[in-house]
Amino acid sequence: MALDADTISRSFAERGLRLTRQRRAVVDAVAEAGASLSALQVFDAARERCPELGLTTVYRTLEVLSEIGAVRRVHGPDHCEAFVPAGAAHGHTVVCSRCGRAAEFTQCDMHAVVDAAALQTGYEITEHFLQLSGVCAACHAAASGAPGPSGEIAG
Amino acid sequence: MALDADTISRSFAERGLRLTRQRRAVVDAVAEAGASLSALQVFDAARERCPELGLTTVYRTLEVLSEIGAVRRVHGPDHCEAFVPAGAAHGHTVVCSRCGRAAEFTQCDMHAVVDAAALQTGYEITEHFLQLSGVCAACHAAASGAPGPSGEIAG
DNA sequence: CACCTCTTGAAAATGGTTTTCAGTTTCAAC
DNA sequence: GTTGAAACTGAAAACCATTTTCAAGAGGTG
Repeated sequence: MALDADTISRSFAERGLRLTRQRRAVVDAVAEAGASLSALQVFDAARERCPELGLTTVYRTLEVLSEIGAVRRVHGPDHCEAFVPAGAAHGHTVVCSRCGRAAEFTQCDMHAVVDAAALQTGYEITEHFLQLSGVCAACHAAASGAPGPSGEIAG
Repeated sequence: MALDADTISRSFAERGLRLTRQRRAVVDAVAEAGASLSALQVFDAARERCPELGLTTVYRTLEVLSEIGAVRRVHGPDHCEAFVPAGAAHGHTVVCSRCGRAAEFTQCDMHAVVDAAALQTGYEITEHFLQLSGVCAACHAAASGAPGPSGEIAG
């Protein structure tokens, strides 16, 4: 589900929803940011396009966008609930720990890992939630040689 | 980091902290539950051992336990912030979607996945956060044939 | 125009988490 | 056993992101 106006508009219409100016501002803000944004950050960004926008609407719109798969909620060990634009129907998100920019990663072959987990724990694995973080190419280039982010390979 | 009294006691001492009756109640509650518990559930369980325990202390203790790696925070696409006992230094958690019981899964070989992600996105992957959920053996046996949980393979 | 539904933002409510604070416990030094 | 410093405590208040409520507004359709 891409974040272009046509696709979104159609998805909204299918649900009997309108793509209003306010909602459009939210969609555009998320799409343009690329990075993961908290609801409040979305609010700020969207307000530049639509100053009279209310926070309530942001939450409501993000909820809808999340349902139709246009944005994805991301979590990490420390923080919760940020939003990123979602490109593919199934995929995971890699968030840059420096700039927050998110990339999609669709070649997700977790079978080996899931199988190993099932074998070791005896659970029937039905869901996996994978969240990667790292340093994007731009930040890597900009800061090559500089001390890295706080993170290390966890797991 | 296991949740036995000795290990915990030592870890606390290293930080100039005492393993008080209240903290002990929290540790025991988490250890005995096995399942993932919210802060409030920990509070309830720990209160059975130490009725005068306050919620404040639960939060403070969980924070410390999390820092020393004795408990792990678990998240999922929908819910946030539950706690499970952490067994191995590095590992992931599989949470049963029926009973909430958590199992540790230490054979985590994410290299293939991480490499693929790095290749596709251009990011240098430094952290991964993997959360599995499924149905534990006991629930599977108890409910075999019954309709499954809401989840499907996500991703 | 009239109607009906979707939409909106402000304000209030909610609810989990954190902070504050004053009193208590612990422990080492004396 | 006294003393003093530091850790610890729970209750209450503060916090703050999110959700709900509500009355008003906008947009199509007949």
